[in-house]
This record gives sequence, structure tokens and C-alpha cells, in this order.
Amino acid sequence: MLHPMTLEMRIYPLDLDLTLGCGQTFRWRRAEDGSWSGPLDDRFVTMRMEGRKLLVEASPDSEGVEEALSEYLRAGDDVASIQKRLGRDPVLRRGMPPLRGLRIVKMDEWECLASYILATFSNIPRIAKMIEGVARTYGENIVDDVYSFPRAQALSRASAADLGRLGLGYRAAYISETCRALRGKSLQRLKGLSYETLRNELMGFPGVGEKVADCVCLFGFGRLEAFPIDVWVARSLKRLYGVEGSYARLRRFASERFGEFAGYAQEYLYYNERVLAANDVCAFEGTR
DNA sequence: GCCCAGGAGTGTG
DNA sequence: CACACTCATGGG
Repeated sequence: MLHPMTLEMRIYPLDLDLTLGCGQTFRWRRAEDGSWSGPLDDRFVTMRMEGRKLLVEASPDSEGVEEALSEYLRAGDDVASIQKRLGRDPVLRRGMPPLRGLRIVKMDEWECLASYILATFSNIPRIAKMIEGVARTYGENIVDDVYSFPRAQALSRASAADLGRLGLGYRAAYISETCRALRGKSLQRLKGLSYETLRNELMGFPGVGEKVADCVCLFGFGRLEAFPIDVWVARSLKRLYGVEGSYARLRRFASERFGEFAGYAQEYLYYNERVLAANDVCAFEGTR
């Protein structure tokens, strides 16, 4: 059922399990054979690594998929130099090498904003379920049982009560009000703003606080200096650096410590805390 | 049954 | 600026 044509791409280093499974994005699924599938814009994409090659198949066709995937996986990021910069921090230096293939993704701005509004005070399996429900109900069918994430305009015809029936809880009102706020506007107009200004603009939408705004800056607008702080990252900062306190305080710490690539540091710490620490292993301070 | 989650909004000191 | 409280609900 997959399109027979296979694209060969070079995006390296790239670890699909780390990049698509670390919780920064919610719609990719891993198959038994290690391939990953999910919707990308209006295409359904399946990909897997073969050595240093990324093999890609797309349905219903491959028009523009190579360019889209290059942007999505941030092919232009020089991970080696990013890790070199972050390696000034002795804590990070030790644990980063195994995470070389973890790349920050560059999601569609609107899909990212809506996804992270839904993500508030929830957990990843449930977030994925909410997003699939929204896509299935209001998105366009791509192929088989796969649906695109609906544009704000398509989603705006849903009432908060409609969305509530999809299990969104109090997030339903945030989504529907944010859709309304976006009527006749586009997030694209925010692309040129500085990180701080963009962050403040995003926080103007209902349901968007500091954390969600930072996620959207990082994963939706590609601002690598953004450092979203959720409970896991806060826990990591306390455990590895002994720093705790308000969001503003932790954010300032990250900015001073990690600088322009704080977003990558954040994802390393998040992954380490959520996945490795769960198994009582820490890449940044040795096995406990 | 219990605890927790990629928090935000509002009010108060 | 920092804290306290409330908001709803499914997953593990």
C-alpha cells in the first residue's frame, strides 16, 4: 500500500527513534521494523534509516516531500558544532554523544501551537489521542485512516462543546478561542519577529503561557534559543544543577548557561530525565 | 482507587 | 515578582 518510489536523503546524524519518539512531536508512529510513519503537511510519509541514508516513501505521491522533510528535520543544523558549543557545559558534555541523532523538529506553526495548547497538563499518550481525534474529525483525509491536522479556519467551525466531546477537557475552550483570535490572520506574519517579541505575541493567545509559548517558538518557529520548562526539565535542572524556582529564574539560568542553542540542551535534558531517569540511568552523571 | 501529567488563568502578598 | 488556588480528565 506504500508508494513504490523510494527517495534517498542525506540528513545526518539522524536517529528517528530519538527525534520522532522523544515527545517533541506527537503524530509519528514506529513500526516493528524501526520505520516511522506519519502525516507531513498533506502527505503520509514513511521513513527509515539505512546506514547514513534516510529512505523515504510518501503517499499519495512524493511531490515536494524532500524539501518538506529537509525543513522538518532541520537538515541545515550542524549538530556537531551545536554539541561543541553546548559541550562548554561540563554536565552536558558527558552525556551528549549518544544523543547526536536527536534533532529538533520544525513543525508547522499552527499545528505546533494547537498541539501544545492541547498538551497542557496532560501526558503524551493522551496528547496523541486528542490530536488524532481532532485530525480525524476536522482534518482532510490523506490516505486510508490518516488525516491532516486541520487548519485554524477548518477548526474554528467546531464549538467548544464539540471539541469537549473529543476529550479535550478545559483545553477545548482554549482551542476554539485561539481559532477565533486567528480569524483573518496568519501566524506567518510573526515569522520575522525577535524571539522575545514572538514569545510575547504567542502568550496573547488563550491557553498559551510561558511554557507553551517557548515550545511553539522552538518547535514551530525554529528559535533554537527557546528553552521550554515542563516538570521534567525543571526536575532535571534541580537534579543536575541544583537550581530551582520560578519559570523566569530557570529560564534565565538556561539562557546564560546554554545560549543560542538552549533548545537543543533542553531536549537532551528532557529526554534524559523522562526516559533514562525512569530506568535509573543518567547520561549526564553516570549510572546512579 | 490513586497519582500524575510537555500548565494556564486569576487573585493575592 | 513569587506564590496559592482552581480548572477537568485520561493514562499508568
